[in-house]
Amino acid sequence: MAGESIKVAVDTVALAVEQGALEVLLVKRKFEPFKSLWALPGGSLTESDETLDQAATRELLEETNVGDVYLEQLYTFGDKGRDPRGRTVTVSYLALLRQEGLELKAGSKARGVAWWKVNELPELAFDHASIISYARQRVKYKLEYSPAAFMLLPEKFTLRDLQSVYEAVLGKAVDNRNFRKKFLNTGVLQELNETSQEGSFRPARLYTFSLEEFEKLPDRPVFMF
Amino acid sequence: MAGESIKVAVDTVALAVEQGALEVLLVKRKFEPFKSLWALPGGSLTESDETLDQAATRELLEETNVGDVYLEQLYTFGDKGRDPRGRTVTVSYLALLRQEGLELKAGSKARGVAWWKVNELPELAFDHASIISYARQRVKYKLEYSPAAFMLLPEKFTLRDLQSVYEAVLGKAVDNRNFRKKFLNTGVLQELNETSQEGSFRPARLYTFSLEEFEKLPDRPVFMF
DNA sequence: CCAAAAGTGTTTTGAGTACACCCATGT
DNA sequence: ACATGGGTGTACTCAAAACACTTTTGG
Repeated sequence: MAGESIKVAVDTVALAVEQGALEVLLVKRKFEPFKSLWALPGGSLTESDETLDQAATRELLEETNVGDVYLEQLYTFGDKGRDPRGRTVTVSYLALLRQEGLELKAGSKARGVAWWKVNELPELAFDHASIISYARQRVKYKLEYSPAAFMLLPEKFTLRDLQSVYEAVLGKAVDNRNFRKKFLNTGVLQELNETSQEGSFRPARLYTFSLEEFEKLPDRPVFMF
Repeated sequence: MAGESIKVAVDTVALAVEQGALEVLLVKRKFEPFKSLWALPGGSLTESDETLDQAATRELLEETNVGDVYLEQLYTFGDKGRDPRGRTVTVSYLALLRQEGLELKAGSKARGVAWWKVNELPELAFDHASIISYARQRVKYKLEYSPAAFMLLPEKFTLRDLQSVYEAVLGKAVDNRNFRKKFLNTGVLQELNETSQEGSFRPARLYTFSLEEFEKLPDRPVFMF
């Protein structure tokens, strides 16, 4: 029954925090429509056996050379007119990752790949600006109700790094004493016997996130500030 | 690029509370596949100009004669194999409503429509059982963080009615003194000068939900019990 | 000894939780 | 008068929030 000419696509909003700012991974389009505008990495669902999640993972890898990331489905956008070529329903995904160690490489459909600060975005293709705002909203919730912040951090991090992630995503400063107290009390941070030397001042202790401790908690903590 | 034979559908999990139990609206399939099994109301996205939300609304009305409801998108399921006829991506929706005043009527694709208690479901078509569990999870969150409970209640309701909604959805009893205290303190309940006489015992005062008061609140209250 | 960021405690306030009896009504 | 659900108050505990100075390091 109908539906034969509706296309299904996936698009991923990949976020990372760099120098205290939240950034999103974009690709510059090589072809029409919206040629030369920046867009989210993504593409059509091929008719193979892959799941939607796998399609999103594959497209992200093909277009940006970024792999091995945490992905979760966000929302499905399907209004008529969002793609001038014809009706397209896109399933959007959220990826949280760290820029450290990535080698960005534009895929065949792109003229470039880059991280953009979410507060200084260029003009975007399709309705991708709305998809990004939706993703920002979702990350805020995730930070407050889940240990999502750790996906945005390297294995070892300082409490300041962690706090910076919260500040970048929530868009506001938080009290460092209360922040530390709350996080240390949850018991999900494992103190290491290492420090990070960043400059000519006191080195900061390094921590790791302990998933086991997190899962042992009787109630999920609320990391709200 | 590819995708021509992927179908897009919408399916709605319509929930209501009746006599202290959470119920879901199902239709009995008239045709293969899964003929004679119960399924969620829904169907293919036609290629008209309608949005996904409109398609979900339309399908719900066509198949069950239920209209004018609160709908929100839930999740998109697209694994291969979920529909034996071929690759189908379904965008699922959540509807919250009251059974009061509805006239269920099966559409042309259905052999029947009925409310089923979510704890006593029959065998379901497709992956609809998973979609319903996903919806139940979402309603729990919504009840705790939004005034969703009022969508499941009539205009005027008693505090007991409200508490029953919470108990049905959360699946556990809550202390009535604390429940009342917390809700009355939020200020979102407007006391009416009417009571509801239910039997040979003290009548209960009726209340309405005040959206204006809710929106005036500086912080969203958390209705967690 | 200076600059820079790391690290640390106490007090106050408000909300969550536990808990048991009296009230109003119809029969 | 009784059966039935409606309606109420207090005390305790704990977490959130406000708030400013000392410590460690390299230069």
